[in-house]
Amino acid sequence: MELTKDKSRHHHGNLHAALVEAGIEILRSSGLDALSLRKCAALAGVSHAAPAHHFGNLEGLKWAIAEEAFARFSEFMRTHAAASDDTAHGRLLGICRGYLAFARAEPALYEMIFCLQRKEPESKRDASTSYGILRDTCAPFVPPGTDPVIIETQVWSLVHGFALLELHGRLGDTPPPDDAILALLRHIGEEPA
Amino acid sequence: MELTKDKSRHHHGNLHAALVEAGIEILRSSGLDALSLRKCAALAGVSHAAPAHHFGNLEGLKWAIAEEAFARFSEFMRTHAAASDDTAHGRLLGICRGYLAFARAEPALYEMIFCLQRKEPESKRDASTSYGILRDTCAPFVPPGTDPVIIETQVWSLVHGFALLELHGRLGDTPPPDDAILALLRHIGEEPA
DNA sequence: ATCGAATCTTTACAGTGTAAACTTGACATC
DNA sequence: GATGTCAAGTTTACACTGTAAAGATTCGAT
Repeated sequence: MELTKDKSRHHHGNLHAALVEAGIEILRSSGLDALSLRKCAALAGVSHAAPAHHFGNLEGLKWAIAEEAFARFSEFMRTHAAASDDTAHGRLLGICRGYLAFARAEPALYEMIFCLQRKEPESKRDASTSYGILRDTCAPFVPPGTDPVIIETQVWSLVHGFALLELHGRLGDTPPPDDAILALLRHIGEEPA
Repeated sequence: MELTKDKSRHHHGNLHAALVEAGIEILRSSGLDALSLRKCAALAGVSHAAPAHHFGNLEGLKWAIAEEAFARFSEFMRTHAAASDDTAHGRLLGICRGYLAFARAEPALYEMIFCLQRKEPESKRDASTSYGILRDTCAPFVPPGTDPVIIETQVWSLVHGFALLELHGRLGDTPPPDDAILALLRHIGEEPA
């Protein structure tokens, strides 16, 4: 069950990565509530207080896991987008389907990265590459002279809300199909406010 | 700091309600992470194990709090809706604005009730009166012969996603104004799929 | 080779959920 | 009115959590 630790040596070598890996493993197998510093430490074969030296506290570890998860999320969304029509609308639907597919494939990871409360305003929206994908894909629909953030937030809100409602069991046993919901984006960007 | 307890008497009288009240108080003052069975018990002036007899476990207490919170939420949404134009579109915008206003006015309560994971399919969508408000308001936009749930889910997803993204600090310091996001609902229900 | 700093361990403590056994009090029944 | 029953709270106990502090180990530069 241990991940990468030579018990003989005092130093681990790459504990940071091992703990993040352990965290992802726990999220997958047991969900967000089961994630704890001590379990990650145990899974990495290290004492329970070791993570504090790398991440400070639990939230620090979560943000570290989120960084890795975001990378996988971006990749996931990009590959799913490639399977759609090569038009502006096709690409838009593509990343939305990818977004929803990731939320279903990795529910705990998804909840982790998007329900983590950002304390400092920090690296604002633009920082992450996943938001870059959203921005690029939305660009063709932004009416000239208007703030691109509006369109981007409309799209993000729709898929994010749908994903979470489904994840939290608020849509019953048979939620509407993705494309029925995404149909709301049909007229996106028309009639600038 | 105690809420309603006559220390002299062994029985409390209305502990169920007192604990729910205490929970709401804690949510407001200290947020969702601070909510615990023991703090609620202390605030209600009762031993730490007392809540278990009423709610079973922490999740049980949360659902009980959620029930009360849902009632306030429905009321909040209804009054805010009354301040809008008395047209189908006006009412739709009204409840959406009310939804968002509640999320900002009671962030911890909002997160509580909507991020609680439903285990049993239970009382499906229709149960809560808040969903009834949504359904009634969406009804005029449902194309004949199509499933009303689609329109309802589109609206709900959009406002829910927007509310949570803002709550979790994902939209930076200056999120777009509500109406800019809600503009996506302009063509709702047109061109049935 | 040695010193300092980074890394990890040990120890300790307060807070949490939860189960079990116990105590109190209300209430119906005789 | 005494009695038995049962719900409502209390006490005690335990495992698990985050986190702080201090000690041990190893790496790396000098």
